[in-house]
Amino acid sequence: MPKIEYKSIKFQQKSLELINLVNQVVEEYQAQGYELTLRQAYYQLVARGYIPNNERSYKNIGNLINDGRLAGLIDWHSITDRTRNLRSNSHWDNPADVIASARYSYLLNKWDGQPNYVEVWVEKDALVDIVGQACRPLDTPYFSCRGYTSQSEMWSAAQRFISQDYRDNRVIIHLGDHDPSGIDMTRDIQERLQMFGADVYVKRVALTMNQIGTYNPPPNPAKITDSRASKYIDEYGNESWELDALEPQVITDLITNEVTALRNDEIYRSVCDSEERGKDELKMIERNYDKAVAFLESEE
DNA sequence: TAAATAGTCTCCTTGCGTAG
DNA sequence: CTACGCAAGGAGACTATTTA
Repeated sequence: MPKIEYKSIKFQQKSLELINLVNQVVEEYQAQGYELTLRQAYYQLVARGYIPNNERSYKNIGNLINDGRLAGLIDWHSITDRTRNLRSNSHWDNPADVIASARYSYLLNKWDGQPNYVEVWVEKDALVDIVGQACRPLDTPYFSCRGYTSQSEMWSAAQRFISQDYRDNRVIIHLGDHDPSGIDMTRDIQERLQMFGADVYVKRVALTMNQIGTYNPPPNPAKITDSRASKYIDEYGNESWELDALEPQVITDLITNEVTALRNDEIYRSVCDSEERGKDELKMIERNYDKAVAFLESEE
């Protein structure tokens, strides 16, 4: 885990304390197998009440984390930039290797034959890793909206749901902040999908007033400059809450419960069984690759 | 004078209010 | 009626100015 000093920086006590808090959050999340983004680290500090929730505060913590890394106080692996990535081709050492990775990625669609089709959508990309770790074992597609979903993705999603029309129900499990815009996004998703002709039920499972009552996350003042604020305040009062304040395990359990409730377990298990058989066959080829090639050569 | 903070840039959106 | 500015939501990096 590299902490490398490229620059000597004499931080003030207050900044050192903040850096320690960042490292603390990073360690907690790494222990659970999650990678943090800058945005997520920021929201954790907000959710724990250490820093205010505004744009200036976010930028300040970004600068501090940057300096902290350059000064060798924060691990370079601890925070990832998910928006900028190198693209390249995949490579293998030999043909047997590609069969090994084929076996690994060989998955049957666990929603084949199911009465329902389900996707999980989350408002902020910062939480997509947590949502992903919940969704992958359930073989359930997941999507991060990044605020209001783009028109192009909304249209694509509508086409996807329309292609699932033969099923009984199509459902989006939606998770977002409890603030004027966050609440409005659930409505927006439902309305635009409807406009594009998709028959989908958008179920907002977080953050709800119920969960706020149960887990008691720290409140933020609702932004009154938000054009949706007055409607929100009429309904919920002048406080808002970040989805990030929920523990990853709480989010994971929530998603797991919501998705499995929409799944027929008998059908699910039978698909899992045939997947296992397929993997066994690939394993056989992988282990006896040379023999298989020799055999096929002798057949020619 | 170095650290902290302010401000600007890239890029995708919705929605409200006002100007034309 | 449409166009536009600016408020909000999302993820980042970079430079300039102020402050201790």
